[in-house]
Amino acid sequence: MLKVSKRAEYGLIATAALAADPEVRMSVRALAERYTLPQRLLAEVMKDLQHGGLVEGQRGVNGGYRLAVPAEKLTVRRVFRILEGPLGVAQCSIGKFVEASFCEQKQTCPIHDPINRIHAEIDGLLARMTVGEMARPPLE
Amino acid sequence: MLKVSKRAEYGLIATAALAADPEVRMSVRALAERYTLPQRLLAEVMKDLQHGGLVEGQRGVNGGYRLAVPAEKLTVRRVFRILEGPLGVAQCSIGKFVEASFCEQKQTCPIHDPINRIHAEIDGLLARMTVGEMARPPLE
DNA sequence: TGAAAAACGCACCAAATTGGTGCAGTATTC
DNA sequence: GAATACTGCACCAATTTGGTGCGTTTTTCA
Repeated sequence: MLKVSKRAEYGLIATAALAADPEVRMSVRALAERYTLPQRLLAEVMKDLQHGGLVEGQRGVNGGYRLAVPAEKLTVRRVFRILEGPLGVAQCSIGKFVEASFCEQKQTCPIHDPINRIHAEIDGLLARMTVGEMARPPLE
Repeated sequence: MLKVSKRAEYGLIATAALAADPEVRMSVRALAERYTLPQRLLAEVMKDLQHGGLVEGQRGVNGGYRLAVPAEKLTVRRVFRILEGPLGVAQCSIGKFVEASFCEQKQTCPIHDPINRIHAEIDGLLARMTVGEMARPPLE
């Protein structure tokens, strides 16, 4: 229920790891080994994050990735948006995520607005969470 | 991203419709026609909701379903829990939804707690929304 | 200068999930 | 007893998803 894809999960893990030290680059191999993630898939994820401008990669020996934006300003929402399709909570709420809403049943659909509310709330929640916070162990 | 299944969506539509008048029973056929939903699938959904104790069905001519609980006390979360599998936001956060958490990487997983936080927040959000509110047009 | 390390690109597959049906049975009303 | 409507369960086809194959390019270092 309301599950997040592996891609997004791996993306969070990787960015959170990179957030620990913004200077040092980490290779996909190192990340995959450390957290026992499938290396090739993680590579795909990092590539996507690079395209999205969240990380920058350097090739060659001693290459790897590091964050391209400050961890405190990198929201979970941004990571998710890059790594998952533009899928909404329900058909009639896609408008909140892509440009145009195209629910064909605005007249009759009794949950058009409420589901948008749910969606907006979740969206806002993710927009408030940053990778920076996630990297830090929770204060107890 | 974070999408809800059709089953859950249909379940929300149906319960919201039933919430309009708790006395009157509505047949699956009537509901499906009114909102142009696939009748057989909606029937499956209603059956599940019945098993979950959210609605009560009556067979025969003039039969149909009505809410078994007050709409104001029926949370969106309950509907979702019945109509979707026990899937968590990520593997390591399933514990928030089912009985036991079984993330195998508690030591190394850098997002164990944060993703649980996300999950808990979404969970709380859904637990605060009731079908009763959803049935009412939003006050503007 | 060349071997190794690492990021890139893109197509592809197999398994799981999901939306949706088929078909039969039972209860209720008129 | 015919029509209506819920109930039960298996099943299918299409999509999505997690994951690979295979090769190219870039950079470092010995």
